[in-house]
Amino acid sequence: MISKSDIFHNLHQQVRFITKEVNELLKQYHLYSSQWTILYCLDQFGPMKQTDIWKYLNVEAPTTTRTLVRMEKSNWITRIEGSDKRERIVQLTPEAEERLPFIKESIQKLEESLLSQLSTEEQTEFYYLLKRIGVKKGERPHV
Amino acid sequence: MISKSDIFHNLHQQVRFITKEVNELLKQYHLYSSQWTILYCLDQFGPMKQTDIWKYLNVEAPTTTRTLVRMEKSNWITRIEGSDKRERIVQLTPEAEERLPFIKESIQKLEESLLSQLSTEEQTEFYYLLKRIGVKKGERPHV
DNA sequence: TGCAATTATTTACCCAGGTAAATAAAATGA
DNA sequence: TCATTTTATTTACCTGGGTAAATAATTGCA
Repeated sequence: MISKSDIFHNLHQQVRFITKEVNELLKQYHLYSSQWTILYCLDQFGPMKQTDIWKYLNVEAPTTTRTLVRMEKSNWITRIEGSDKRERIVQLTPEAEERLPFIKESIQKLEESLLSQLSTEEQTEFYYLLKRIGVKKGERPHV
Repeated sequence: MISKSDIFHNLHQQVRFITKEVNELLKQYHLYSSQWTILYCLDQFGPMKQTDIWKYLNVEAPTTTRTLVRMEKSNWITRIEGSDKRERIVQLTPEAEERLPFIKESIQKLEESLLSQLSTEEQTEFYYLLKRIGVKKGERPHV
């Protein structure tokens, strides 16, 4: 019988380990994991309002502000004023667009290697078990 | 078919969600999640060298130093010099010993509630699937 | 119209993870 | 013995998560 503490302990550890691997890989592109998450998001959806980004990623607004400021400094994104002057619209720079395919491929390979010991069925199984953690009876999942 | 990116994205989100819940619970004890992890460790094994702690928890030494300094300030632990004058031995204060059972019970209840949607078998299944992530062929798990 | 409430973003400040480099003590070995 | 290497810890600094409170612009409504 596996103790519940062990499960949470390992969950925490695995996420730290994975983040470390991703950061190691991204080092060659002068990128960090959370910056990559935002690039991926912009690649998928095109230009987005800041609010759309942090709501989609499920993080707080100040966290996103900070990361975006760094990404603007390193020329991954630009932020332009929206018609509503409160909002800022975030978009990829041409340089980012250019580099994105290579980064995407690197990440994809890493993800494949990290999951290589699980079959497709096991990956699906894992995904749904994961999703059910933290969900109370009759409650909608928070993700 | 679940995309691998989705799996990692959700893994990250779930861990953030769980940590948030734990921190929320621990607020009443003026504790934080990583401090609790160390208390739990000391409760299990008794007084430990700092090195033993960070090796066991699989984090870097400076991270542990910082957390221990905070815990010393808030009177959860003391650090005494070992016979080897380089090392510091960490132990619970009497106050910590006193409060520990109540905190343990609170955490246990939270963990039960977080896992309430999974049967014991599913928890075991989840644990072993989790463990196999990041393990390359013929390699020993890193946790 | 004009004031109050809401919304988007930012600022300031926590905790928690990481790396690189500095110290200080102990162990090693020529 | 004593210089070198190793080990334990710390310091300084980075990213990335959080909260609370401050701005600034927009919306709503009497």
